[in-house]
Formats: sequence, C-alpha cells, structure tokens
Amino acid sequence: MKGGRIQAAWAGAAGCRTCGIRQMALFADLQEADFALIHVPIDEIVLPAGSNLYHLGDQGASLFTLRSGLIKLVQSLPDGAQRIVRLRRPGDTLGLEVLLAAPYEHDAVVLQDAVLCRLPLEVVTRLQRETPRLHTQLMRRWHQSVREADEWLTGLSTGHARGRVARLLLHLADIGGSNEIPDLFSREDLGAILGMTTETASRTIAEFRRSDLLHSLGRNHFRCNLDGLRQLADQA
Amino acid sequence: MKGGRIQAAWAGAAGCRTCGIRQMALFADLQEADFALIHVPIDEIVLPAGSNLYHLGDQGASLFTLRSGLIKLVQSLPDGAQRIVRLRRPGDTLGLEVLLAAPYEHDAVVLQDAVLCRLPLEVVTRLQRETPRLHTQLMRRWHQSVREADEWLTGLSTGHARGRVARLLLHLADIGGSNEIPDLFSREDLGAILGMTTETASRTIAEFRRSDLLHSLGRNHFRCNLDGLRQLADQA
DNA sequence: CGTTTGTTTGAATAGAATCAATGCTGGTGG
DNA sequence: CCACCAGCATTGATTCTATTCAAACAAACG
Repeated sequence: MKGGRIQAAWAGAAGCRTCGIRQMALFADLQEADFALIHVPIDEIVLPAGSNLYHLGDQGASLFTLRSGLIKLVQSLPDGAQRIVRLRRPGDTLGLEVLLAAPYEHDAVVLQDAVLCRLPLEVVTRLQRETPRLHTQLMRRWHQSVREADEWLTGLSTGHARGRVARLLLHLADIGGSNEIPDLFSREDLGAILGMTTETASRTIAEFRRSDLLHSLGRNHFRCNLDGLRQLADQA
Repeated sequence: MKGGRIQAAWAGAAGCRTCGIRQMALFADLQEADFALIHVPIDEIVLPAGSNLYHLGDQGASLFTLRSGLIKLVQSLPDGAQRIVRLRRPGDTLGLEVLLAAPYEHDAVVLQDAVLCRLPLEVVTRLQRETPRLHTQLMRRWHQSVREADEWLTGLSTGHARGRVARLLLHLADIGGSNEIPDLFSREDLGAILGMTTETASRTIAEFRRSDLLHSLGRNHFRCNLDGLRQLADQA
C-alpha cells in the first residue's frame, strides 16, 4: 500500500472509434473527422487492485479514462491521516488538472482491477483547440467532480456516524442500481471516506446488521434495506 | 436571513473593457475583438449583506462575476441543517452550472455587501463558441472550485474541532494576506463551514483567545498567532 | 429603554476516538 | 493437506470530545 509505482501492462493502442464505452467517456461527442486529429496512440493500461495510477504532486502529462474497475482519489492530511476525496468509476476521467499544467492533486489508488486509456495531454489540448465538441464533455466532467465533492461534504461528512454510513450505503446501492452492495471497501476505506475511525465504521456496520438494515451475503458483500437506511439518512 | 429574494439595484451596464478587476475575472484573456461578440449589456448588481443572489434549484440563465464583497454557497441537509460549501470572493465566478443547463446547486447568500456583474448565459456560450480564449479561464474556474471543495473536505471537515477551526483561521489569514481576520462570520456560519454546532465554534474560539492564539480587536475581528495555530492545524 | 438577535457559558448526556485484545479468513510453505 | 501467519474485522473498556438543552449576557435596533 505504501510503495506503489505504476505497474502498468501495456495492452495495445485502443481503438477510440469503436470503443465500447466511448458514449459515456470524454470522447463521447467526437465525430469521425475529429479522430484524425489524434496523431499519437492511445495506450491502454491495466492495473491490479492496490497499485497506484499516479501520486499527489506528480507532474503528469496524461489524463485517463477509466474503462473498468474502481479507483479512489486520496489526499493526505498534515498529521498523516488519509481521506478519500472521490471515487472514479467506469466512464470517468482522471487527472483533469493536468489540462491546467497543475500536478496531480491526489493519489489515485486502484480498488478493483482497472483498465484505463491514457490520453496524452497533447492529444486532449489539440482536440480542445480544434474541435468544440470536446468542450461540453470537459465541462461535464469538471461539473461532476464539483457536484460529487459537494455531495461528499454535505452528505458524508456531516452529522452522526450512523447517518453518514447510511447515506454512503444508499449512494453505493444507487450507483449499483440494486439493493446489493458488492465487496468494494475495507473498513479502513469506509473510515477514510466518511472521516471516522475504522473501529467506528466497523461498529456501525455491525449495528446495522443487528437492526436488519444490512444482510451479509459474503465477506463485505451486503443486501440492504433501502427504506430503513433512507429513514436513518434523512434524520441523523 | 430567511426571506431573501434578489434585492438588486441596477447600477448600469458595466464596461468590461475597462473593468478594474477584469484581469482576475472570467474575461481576463479576452481581446479587443472578442468584446464585439457581446451584444447584450452586462448588468451590474448590488446586493446588501443578508440577501440572496440565487436559490438552490432555480433554473438560472446567468453566471455572475463577484466584483466586491463576499458570498457563501450553502446546501441544506435532509434534516434541515445547513452546510456552507464554498466561499466566493472578488474575481470569482458564480453559477458555472448553468453552462450545463443545470439549475443552481446552492443558495448564494451575501455575507458582505456585494457588487456583481451578471453575465447572461447567451453571452458566455457565444464567447465560448467563437473564441478559444475563454476556455482556459473557464477551466481554471472549475478547477478552483474542485480544489476548494477538496480542501474543505480534508482540511475543514476532518479531525478535531480545534484543528478544524485553526485551519480555517489560517486559511482566512492567508487569503487576507496578514495575521488579521476581519469581522466576516457569525458563530453560526463558522459552525456551518466546519460542520459543528454554534456552541462548539464559540467555545473553541473562546479557548483560542484564552491560549493567546487569538486576540480580539473588535466584535469578531481578530489578530492571530499564526505559528501557534499552525502547530494545532498540523497535529489535531 | 425594552426587545431582539447573536454570543458565551454551564451541566448533563451522548457519541466517537483510543488503546488493547481477540477472532476470522485466505494465503503460504512445509 | 494441514498448520501457521499476516492482514482485516470485530469487540470491549475507557477516555475524551462534541452535542444538547438551558440560562445568562452583550450588543444592536427600533
């Protein structure tokens, strides 16, 4: 968890035109002619869970589109504690800050085996210069980051532990589109998302299980009582 | 503080070309020719402290540049509590979300008498379409919002009350460029920024005063011991 | 001058952090 | 195949912190 450099396995140049997730990615609105502007191959990167895509402070020259898997963006506090600031899911873009010549602002750590496309800065800036069709998508991505950040602040960092955990679970269920939450996070990660200790996260989950708000389906895999959680989320 | 509709006093069309704060605002990079693209007058709006620039959920048709004053962006929680999510200072842009046809995502409440320029959506979208010189500034603004949001999450919503208050005070001093903090916030606002009760905010400030970390210069106007605060901020 | 609004302070309670120990699980190597 | 080990997760006991409810105070305002 500490060491972590990029353990990338190059998996060939991606075919953006025929990309299966393009409609949900940064290049969604590009048209046939626009692809001619891409003069550099778009690499595909495969990273195992636990590895790092980039580090806070690195001066990067690439953005990334996450094709599959799950990545956490982490910032460290002065006292050494860590806080997970956002999650990136398939279709999301990582490293937008390099468009402003800024270094990466987080540690990007893989939670579930990830496949990404590496978009060289020059490709994106060129497209940005030549075609207006990238602008909207770029703004959409920025906007989504801001929205998610605000939501984490108000929903996941405010109020009592029970309410925060409940809201996170609902959020995850909502994303997954069912009332099941797959084995994504360690208790430590839960704590780092919610700004509480591992122990409190564990205790709260245990309490939810006893109150039949959660039902274990395996290691950290749950089915949840959405209505019950919603009630907690809205009050506490 | 509750009522609040826009109590705008129209103060004439602003002359963007000769604007005193343009170099720090959204239109910083525009050139002479670009201004010809602005076919609608840019109104100037004056709002007194306590009034509302816009409300969460309003379907807006304008962005705003804050020329002077201070504005808080507030989101309400399901249980009725409020959380201040960001502050906007002179030079900042408000309402970027309307570029994506989204309704305003916060209540924008004036903390210090404010003067703003109202930028009609059509003006900004036209400039965006016709000149590349707006793109960088737009991205800079989005980027700054994300950065600020992340900073609030890690710095102001994590750890003990003392550390959070200390970090906020340092942040304010840093912005002001001195070790003095003017009378900006009520205790209630401090609580809403830091995610704690008014009482805890009050107690913490009182404690800082007793420990000579703060020295009262008036109502809520302080001189602060930066080194002492830094020590608290880094550990707690 | 009384009234309102915001601040401070107090006492009691509830909540979360901390410190420490135990349990569980999956992986490794004998 | 089994025994052991390492890494999480859980649980308990205690301490510390923040919230809550309530009251006193101060300043600002009509």
